[in-house]
Amino acid sequence: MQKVGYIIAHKIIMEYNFREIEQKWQEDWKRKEIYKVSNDSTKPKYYVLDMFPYPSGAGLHVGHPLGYIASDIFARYKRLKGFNVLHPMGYDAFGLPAEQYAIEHGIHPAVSTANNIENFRKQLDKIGFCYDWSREVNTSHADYYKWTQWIFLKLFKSYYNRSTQKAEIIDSLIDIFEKEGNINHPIPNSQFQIPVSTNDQQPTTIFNPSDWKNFDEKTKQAILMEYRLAYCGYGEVNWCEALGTVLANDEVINGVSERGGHPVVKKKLRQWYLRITEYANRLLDGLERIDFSEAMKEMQTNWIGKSYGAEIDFKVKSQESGAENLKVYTTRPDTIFGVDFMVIAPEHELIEKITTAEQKQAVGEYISYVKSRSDRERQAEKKITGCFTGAYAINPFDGKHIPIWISEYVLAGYGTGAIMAVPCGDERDFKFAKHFNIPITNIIGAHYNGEEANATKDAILENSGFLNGILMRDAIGIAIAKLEEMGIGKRKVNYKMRDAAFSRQRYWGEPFPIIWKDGIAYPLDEKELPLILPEVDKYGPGPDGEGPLANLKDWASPPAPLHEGVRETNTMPGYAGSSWYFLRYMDPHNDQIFCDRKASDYWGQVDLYIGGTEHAVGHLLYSRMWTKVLFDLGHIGHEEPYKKLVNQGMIQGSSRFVYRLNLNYEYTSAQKINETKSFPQFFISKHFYDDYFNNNHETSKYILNEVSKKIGGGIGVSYNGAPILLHVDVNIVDGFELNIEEFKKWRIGEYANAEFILEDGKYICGSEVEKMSKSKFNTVNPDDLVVRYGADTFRMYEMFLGPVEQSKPWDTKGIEGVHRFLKKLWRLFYDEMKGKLWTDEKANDAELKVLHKTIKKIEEDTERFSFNTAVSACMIAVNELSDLKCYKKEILEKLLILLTPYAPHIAEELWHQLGNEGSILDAAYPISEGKYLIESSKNYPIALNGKTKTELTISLDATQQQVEEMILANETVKKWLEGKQPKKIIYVKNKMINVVM
RNA sequence: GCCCAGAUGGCGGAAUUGGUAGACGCGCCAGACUCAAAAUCUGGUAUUCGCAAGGAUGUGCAGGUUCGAUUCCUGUUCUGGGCACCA
Repeated sequence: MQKVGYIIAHKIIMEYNFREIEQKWQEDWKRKEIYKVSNDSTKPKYYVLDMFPYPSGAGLHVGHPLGYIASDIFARYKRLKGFNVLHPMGYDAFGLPAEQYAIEHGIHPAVSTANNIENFRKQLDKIGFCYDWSREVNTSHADYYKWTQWIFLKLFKSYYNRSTQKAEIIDSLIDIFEKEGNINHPIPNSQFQIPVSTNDQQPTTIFNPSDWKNFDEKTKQAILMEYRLAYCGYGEVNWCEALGTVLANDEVINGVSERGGHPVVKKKLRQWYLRITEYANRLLDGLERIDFSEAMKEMQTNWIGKSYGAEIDFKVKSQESGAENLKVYTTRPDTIFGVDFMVIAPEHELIEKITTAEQKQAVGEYISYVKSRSDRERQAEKKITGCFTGAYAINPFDGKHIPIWISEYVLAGYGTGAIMAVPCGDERDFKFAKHFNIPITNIIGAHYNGEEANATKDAILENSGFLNGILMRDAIGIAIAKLEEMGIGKRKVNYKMRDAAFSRQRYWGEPFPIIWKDGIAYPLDEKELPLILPEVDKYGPGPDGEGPLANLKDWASPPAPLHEGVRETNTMPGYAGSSWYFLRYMDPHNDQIFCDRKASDYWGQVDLYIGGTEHAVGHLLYSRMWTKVLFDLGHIGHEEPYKKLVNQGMIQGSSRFVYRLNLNYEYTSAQKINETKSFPQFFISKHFYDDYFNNNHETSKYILNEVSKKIGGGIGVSYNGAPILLHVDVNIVDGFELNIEEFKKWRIGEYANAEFILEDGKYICGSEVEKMSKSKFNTVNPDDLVVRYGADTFRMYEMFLGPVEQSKPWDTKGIEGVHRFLKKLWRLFYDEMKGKLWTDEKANDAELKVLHKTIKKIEEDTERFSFNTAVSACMIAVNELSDLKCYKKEILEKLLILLTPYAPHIAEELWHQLGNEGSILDAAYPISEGKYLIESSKNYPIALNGKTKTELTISLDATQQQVEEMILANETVKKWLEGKQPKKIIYVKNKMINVVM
């Protein structure tokens, strides 16, 4: 300290003063608008995108910036490589938490969201990101959601033309209906039947041009609704009667509401949907042309869940009803002779019709049980539940009577909501049959052992009528052909994916630009957009499960001259705004169109998209769909939004615990009992806690003894129960050692009088890796770290933690190492005492080798997103140059450019110290020259039977024979051979040598 | 339950295509500088046997393929993410 005290003016140069440096350059870059990017450039373009955040009230913790830092590094790297880089940021600002906050505190979500955003922005700025903030988007701003609504109208006014395999405007479908009816364009939902006006008409799904002309407007609109890409239908929601509102899945825990613990049941409500199922095939095909991880593609593929099979109609025989059909979907029509029972979803409409009188009560009870259960629970439960309807289906081939059961494991939304159960070939069916004592038919002979089902396709069928003796694989096609011939079944491709629910009974989202009149949905004129989200007095639910907007009578039913009818009072879900935001960044201020075609043609696809896997099947599928629709309708020129996706891992928290004693006090003298309140809380160090649980009696006694000593005599102390484990703020724990002074101040002095029983004079905390969250006191705020170590250190440390795609626990301890590295780098330029070190001397071969090796390594690592190893390569380079005492500008200057994407501030500062004009952000990336890296020999590992025993330096151009001679002459090898001849000698050039004995 | 991923020293991790397991950093130990501390620097540090030379073991667990496996295959355990209204 004293040393630099005298030369305070030189301080900034003499030592690494990251605070001044970072502030200086952040201001300079801001003043020069250095991150502003133009849509007009001769350079090649590169688009780097982060998944934009939901601005939560909790602010950023160290987990959030991980992906942002990675993308920032890559954006800066591409800039150095000569690209025009688009790297924007914004906010996904609609969402449930802000609304919940409004309900609880009466603060408008726009206000709390704006506050949160301001806080986020401050935090982000400190880390030194190169975002072009002039392109910021906010999904809750009217100038943004105007276009979300506009795209919604495009979806509403379009249908998917299956013959051209693309979205087209619905007017063209009306033309088709007028010319040829819907014979070539069947209604996507095969369950839908056209409503008929008179009783003598049979419900139908096909109509001709004259039918179409004769339909009334309501029928026409109902039919068109069945084709629209955004359509209205009915769907089940989590309904909580006590709260009078619909709950999100994560607000429901074990069938009751998270807040208040009220019962939650399924209820059908009118909902908007996106017909994403029409895009299932293209979403699947598109995966082959984009650079996502195999795991991500697999997840999306499984989610889409394309399967090939058949729909089969079974006649139902029951006492109560006449001829009913049970339509099942199966991927294994070859097993039709092995069907021992049917299972239909508890929501299935046939239940009412086919349930026999004696089963009515049981079925009713079962259905009400299922209503209280979520889809997740229904599939996750290991317990087998079900109920017999009393009805039987008839096997069309052998007339066998098949009992029809109801069970929660069959979901109404998938296939036809009914399955044919083949217990010898399906594990779940097998368990169900065993549980309910349903006899099992074996159709696969020895392949079925009676102990478990066998889902093979390689068995020869037995007990299978006309399919006997046929390989199952081949029987699938034969069975379908037969079903089609008999007119009781057809080949069918099915998708597990369902249409996406697109409405919420909530306030804080985009209003739908829809007016309802006489049960028909009319779109607002595009000129009327944006439809502004109105102010409300209270944020609670509207009547009948509607959203808060339904409470606004004036808004919901605008006066007649303006509109007849009532507004849609649902709002759009969180993913509406995020489904197209990557396009808005390209042209963020355009008030004529969502994004000018010139801008989207210039920027095209996002070249690199970084975000978490938690969005694997939600956002990433929806935004792919929206992009395809916009492409089909000619609004943009590409149909996949993201060329490459990198998934960042989660940073977990490392929680710390303290152990509070749970004690009883007994008074040996006549003291008043209420004095107990004045006893301090006692905390025992981890060692004692572990001992307590290992029933170490001496420790237990020791603890009580220590407590007695501290509270004085006259009071007996005993255990009231086991010590209690409490989360403690990780920020007041150094490694595992609790900072006792800080702890006493923590939580407004709640533990000010705490007493501690220490081990070796320290209080050691327990620990566990958990999700990072405020309630666990394990969040670490990036701001604190930036203040202590600087943004450059923080950025590099986040990367140094491990591969960006991997989840890992946060540990602040290691940040010192990265900080030391930057200080060591600084000392290649300046010495505290001697001042300037760098020179213009010519570099020697050893120094050039270090440089060019490092260029190669960092470039390769950055290209493959291996940022952790790139940081370590920087460290190695600085270590080696320090060892070489290399202070040469020629070397250091290039090293700074390599470092720029990772630690831009220090790089810029030293770049200018070296006398460079202009910003290092636009320097030319150095090129690694192979001539400095050429080696003539290698130190080979010599293994015997694969186990390395020694090393030997051999020329790189040595032949097999030369190597063998050298090996056999080697003392170590001779010793291990014990005079015997080796079986062979494996020599892999530039790798290793293995002697096989 | 279903789908996906992961598991390597005391800790985070490295080993890019099957070829020297543990780079780099933290922590720890020892030493230098210092009245002392911090900072900085130097050396050591997977486990185990051995004074040493040297040997054995070792990448969640159990097998397999291979001259050779952290890497490929089969099974299994545990942890994390997702499962359609959190974003």
